[in-house]
Amino acid sequence: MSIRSGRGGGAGSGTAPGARLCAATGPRRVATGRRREATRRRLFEAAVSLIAEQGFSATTVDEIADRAGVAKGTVYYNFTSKNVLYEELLRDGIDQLADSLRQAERTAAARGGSRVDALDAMIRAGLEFCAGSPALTQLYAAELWRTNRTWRATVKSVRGRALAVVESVLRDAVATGELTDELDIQLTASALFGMVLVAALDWQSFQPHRSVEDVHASLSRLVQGRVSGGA
Amino acid sequence: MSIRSGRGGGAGSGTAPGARLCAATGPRRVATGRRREATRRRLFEAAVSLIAEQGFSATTVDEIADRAGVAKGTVYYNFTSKNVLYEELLRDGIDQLADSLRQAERTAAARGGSRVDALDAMIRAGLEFCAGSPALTQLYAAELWRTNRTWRATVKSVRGRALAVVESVLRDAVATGELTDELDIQLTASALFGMVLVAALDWQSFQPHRSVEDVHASLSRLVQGRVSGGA
DNA sequence: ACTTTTAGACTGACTAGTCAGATCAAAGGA
DNA sequence: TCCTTTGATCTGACTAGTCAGTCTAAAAGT
Repeated sequence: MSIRSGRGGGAGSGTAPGARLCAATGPRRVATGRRREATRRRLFEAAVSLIAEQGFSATTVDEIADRAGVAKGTVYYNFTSKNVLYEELLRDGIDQLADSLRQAERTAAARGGSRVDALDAMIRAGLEFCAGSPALTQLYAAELWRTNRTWRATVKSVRGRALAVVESVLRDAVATGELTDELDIQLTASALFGMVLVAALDWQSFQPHRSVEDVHASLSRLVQGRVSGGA
Repeated sequence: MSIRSGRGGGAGSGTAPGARLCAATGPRRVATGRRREATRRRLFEAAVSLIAEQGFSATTVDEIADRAGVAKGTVYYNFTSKNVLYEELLRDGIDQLADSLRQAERTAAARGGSRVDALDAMIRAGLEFCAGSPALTQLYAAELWRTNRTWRATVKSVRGRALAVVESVLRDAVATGELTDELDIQLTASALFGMVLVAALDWQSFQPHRSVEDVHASLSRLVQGRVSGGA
């Protein structure tokens, strides 16, 4: 009965545990968060898979906690809210993608290939990323163009980070004359991005028996004009 | 999680008027629903825009009724449940798209163009459709690859209907030798579909100042190998 | 006469977020 | 080696609120 009245007392010092997060990630206590880091990662994984399946609103915090094997309170200890958990998850995921795109580009460049080769390598890397993190991929497709959502800003910046990598390669290719300068960089980058995204999702969802090579070859053909290049 | 137990109880007999819907669309009473048809359309429109903005679960039936300018009871008089409303809405939308793709194909054929021209016309039609029904487009992107959802079957059949149109043109083009027979029809169709879908969404969301021609030209270039065809 | 819509009160189930207290792991002390 | 302490981390019952779907009697519409 009187339970809730308590408040002020114990709290005194460390009111909201979640708030302490900032301090914890700050200068003090760097080594401490080992256990915590593992918990956060488990929560990310659980949330990504559930949200990809059901959507954000349809996924309850209880379900996330359940799948991650922690108590509900732990979710709120590690993230200030369901929304924040989701935002951090989006950022985390796109960073991984951007990294693997950049790496593909660097590898291709190191092998002395053309920019178009680099582009092709990035398509491959994109496909592999989607195959490796199908839930995350679904989630992007579902959220990337939604209007009005709270985290629209997050999504926009996140999109920008991935597209920037593609755009820079396209720009180089145009500069060196490998690609026509009629090319609209932004539009082409997003079309390529979309092509890979959707091809990967369709591959996973509706034709999972195919190999990456298979899918990659089809997309390569499309991009390199060997479909109707003669026209 | 999925369907609310529903607890058949209360309903007892065939109380739910919405259930009569089936009869209405059946053989009997075809002319009757003029007024009703208008109400249903308004509900579709309201629901599509809200769901595109917020997602299905985050959208309440009260909001839908509000935006459509009808009473909540009317929603349940016309549709048995929120889920059913959504399913019918998906079907209705994709039918419109498939129609406009078929029409583009027919028009191109009538003008005596090649199959590749027909493909190009379909890309244009796809873009225009997306531009004309942005909410519906967003909604497809969000739902098309979601796993585990109740209406997965609906989505799958809906996707098939749109892709079939593209695939048939590709098949013809291969048969007549216009396109190489190395082409993987299914994969290419879905990649094209995705390319258009995503390009359209990106166009609307992030670069709305561009014209259809602009976007169409970029996609055409990509497909017809004028980007890196020389390689 | 018959169908369709209205308005909104109501219920029963479900959910985001909170908080006082339990548990853990690492460090020191004996 | 075996306590004891300390602060970070985790727990789960609980609060306050939301929402799908039902129900009513009466008013339009055709």
